[in-house]
Amino acid sequence: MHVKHYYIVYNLLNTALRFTMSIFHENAVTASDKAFFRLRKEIVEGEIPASAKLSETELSTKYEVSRAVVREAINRLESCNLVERKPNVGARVVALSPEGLIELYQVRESLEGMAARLAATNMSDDEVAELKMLLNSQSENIKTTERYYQEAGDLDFHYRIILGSKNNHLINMLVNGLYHLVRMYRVQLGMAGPRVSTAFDEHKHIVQAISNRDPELAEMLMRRHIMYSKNNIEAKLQQ
Amino acid sequence: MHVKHYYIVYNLLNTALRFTMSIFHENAVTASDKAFFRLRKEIVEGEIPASAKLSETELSTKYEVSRAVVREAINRLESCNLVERKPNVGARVVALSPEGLIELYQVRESLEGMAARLAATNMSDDEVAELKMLLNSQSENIKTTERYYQEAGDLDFHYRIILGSKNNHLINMLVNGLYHLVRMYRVQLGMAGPRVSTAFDEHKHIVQAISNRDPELAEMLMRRHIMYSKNNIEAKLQQ
DNA sequence: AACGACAAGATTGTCGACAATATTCAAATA
DNA sequence: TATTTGAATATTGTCGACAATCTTGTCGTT
Repeated sequence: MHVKHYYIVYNLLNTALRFTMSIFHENAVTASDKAFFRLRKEIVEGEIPASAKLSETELSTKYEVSRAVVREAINRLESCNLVERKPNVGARVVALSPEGLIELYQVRESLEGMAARLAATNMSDDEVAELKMLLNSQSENIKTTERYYQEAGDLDFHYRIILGSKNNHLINMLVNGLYHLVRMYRVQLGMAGPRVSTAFDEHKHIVQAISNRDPELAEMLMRRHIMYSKNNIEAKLQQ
Repeated sequence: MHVKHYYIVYNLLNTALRFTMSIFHENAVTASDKAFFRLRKEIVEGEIPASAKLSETELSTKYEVSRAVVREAINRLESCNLVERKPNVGARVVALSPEGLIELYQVRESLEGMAARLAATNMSDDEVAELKMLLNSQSENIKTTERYYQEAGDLDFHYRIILGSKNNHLINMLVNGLYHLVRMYRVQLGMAGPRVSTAFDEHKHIVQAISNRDPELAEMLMRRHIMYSKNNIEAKLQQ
């Protein structure tokens, strides 16, 4: 009992920021890993702009590694939907478009809805408790803290539910496949939005549904939540 | 008008078999492409058994190409969820497990449900007409033709709806990411099922919903359809 | 006999060079 | 002047060799 409680408290000490950092700072064992992480970071954060050409030789001199590791990094970026590659021509960073964003959010709605549904069944009581406490800690900081932390908190929330689904395909698709692209859109199109307080209420209701072990409701609320985000972003794009 | 009609008839001449072949026989421009397609085929059809180790040197001698192209092929297989790779250790063909199959079908339910929803909005009238005619041609052959064609027909049906969603993320995830794994399970676990006639009725209802431009219903019916398939398979696994 | 350290072998990771393909740009032709 | 041909250049694709890491099996110690 003591141990369990300590565990929960300890986890809460991993604030949203630290947690979010850990998501993206996987441990790189090989040189291709490092190149992959670095390149991904530079693409997501816009240091290498959207639609830019990725020259293998150029990158290999810049990163001081051989072309082979750059090639492998680019290949991995391609499976993350962050770059597009044409045979005998080369690779480009993906172009960001309103249509692409819509498509991305449609897939998110589908997959994260299913994640919430599965999480309602598969999350342990401890994980649900941690999720609740995360929300509590966020509600206290919601006025004082700056926007970046709110962003991180949002990612944290979604990330935990995705992991809570316990479905490896789902987890892989979302974490490795879509979320970096989502982040790229957010960073580069300046999507931080207000919508924090309303989104926070939506988060609370989703957690409540998961806590009640109500898969149908959890899915529906998550889908709505993402749909609202999408609509919010669409509205901003048309300004 | 003439042209349009001719086009539809012509498409119908591409029977389920030919259509399905075309799905998997993409044109390979580079050597890595060929190695990738060949390796994928051998894995899906069980020539290289599940959970088998993939030795780069061994495959490079077998295919008579350099290790680099085998490496790239294996990397691509990894993003298709057909092999798993560990740094400095090597790659193995994925293991087939009942749990893995369940997870796969959960993701399919989510994504193909969304595909049906989007198809109800985004498919052209012509595409809907072709889909209807495809079903008609299948209903005539359903008793006479052998099982393989029914399998192909099923793939064909789902494939058209996926394409009809017009959502590139969705299409890519399903066609390049999940369907070969689905096929691998079907081939290797001998999932062909009867369930043809009932499944066929479900197909008809889904097409009807799409034809009525009813996204909600189309999604719900597609999800149920896949859920039934999953249940059917689960039942067989426990025999 | 069980366990751990160490060496030998095998496999993957990385590199630089060469081959094949695409792009660019200048010259020739209509 | 516009268009096409063709050579020159640059980029990607493929290869074989070497380096780094893991695996295997033997030996020695407890």
